[in-house]
Amino acid sequence: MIHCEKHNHCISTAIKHGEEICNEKGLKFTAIRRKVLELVWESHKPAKAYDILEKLAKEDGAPVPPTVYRALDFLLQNGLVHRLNSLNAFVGCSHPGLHKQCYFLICTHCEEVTECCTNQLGKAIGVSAKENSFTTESVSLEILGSCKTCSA
Amino acid sequence: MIHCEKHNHCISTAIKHGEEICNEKGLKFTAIRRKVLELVWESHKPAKAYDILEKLAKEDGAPVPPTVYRALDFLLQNGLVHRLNSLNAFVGCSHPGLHKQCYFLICTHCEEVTECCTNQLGKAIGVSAKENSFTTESVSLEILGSCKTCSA
DNA sequence: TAAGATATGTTATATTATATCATTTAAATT
DNA sequence: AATTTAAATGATATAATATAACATATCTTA
Ligand SMILES: [Zn+2]
Ligand SMILES: [Zn+2]
Ligand SMILES: [Zn+2]
Ligand SMILES: [Zn+2]
Repeated sequence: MIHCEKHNHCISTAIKHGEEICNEKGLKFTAIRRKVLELVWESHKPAKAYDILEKLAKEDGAPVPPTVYRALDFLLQNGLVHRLNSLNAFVGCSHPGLHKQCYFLICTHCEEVTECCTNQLGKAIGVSAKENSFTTESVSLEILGSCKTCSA
Repeated sequence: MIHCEKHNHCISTAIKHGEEICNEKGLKFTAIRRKVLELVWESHKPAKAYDILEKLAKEDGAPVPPTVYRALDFLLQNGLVHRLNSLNAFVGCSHPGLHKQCYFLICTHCEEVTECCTNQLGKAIGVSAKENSFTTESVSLEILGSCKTCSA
């Protein structure tokens, strides 16, 4: 379990990052994009696209899948959220712009996701790629298991 | 590009592994399971469930999705194939039974997949998990990029 | 204002995967 | 061998995830 005494703070920080990054890059942090980012950040658990869609529906008329997927793509593209391939789900990036390669500890009990970026691991991956004369473009590393709270 | 001079040999070895593993465990290497394993091994590229389904259809009447997914689940369960989460696809395991943790180099150009299992990387993951008091159950590591042939 | 680019709306459909229940086949038990 | 049980497969339906394609609106900037 992630200890965030004030999760509202997690959310507002994430939104601020969104604004900053869009400003820097001259992109538009539109209402939909903002709202989807908020919904992804509703918790530290993975958010499913169609769950986001439902929540969006409660506020904004009748959104459709492309609306959500477009927003998610935008957020992914700009490093504001990550996609968890093993779950077909999304989590907010905990430190947008500050890392190149990160990975995820996903608790299969409480479902919470911790984003990590040890340099060590990145280095090990680099070495391994080199050994295979492989040029790395992107890395997807997801570790499933029990978090501290849940395995205690 | 993977150099397998005789890919038939890859296939027959994979099938032999299937037979052996099922014998050892007292499981049935049924006709469907064998056929799906062969189809997964048709190349070193990721195989999609519905492509396998189509190929199966050309030989065996009118199979339906559950048929393929059941066979794939069985093969996954018994370490004969791996699922590539980032591609929703499957590859044959290149050394069934001989490793615990492996990862994949996936060439985005020729699509070929190389299965690796450096101990070093496994160790690095272990260290990182420990630092987070995380108990690892399974790891999904997929590296996208260019293979030797394709980046040359 | 007009032209171009970006974002969103809208409809339809593609792709991936599972639930459920019936039937068959194989194995174990009597 | 017949009976019971378990495992595998058949069959139908549907769930869950994601994208294509084209129309419209909004925002830029020339
Ligand atoms: Zn929080
Ligand atoms: Zn947990
Ligand atoms: Zn081969
Ligand atoms: Zn290649």
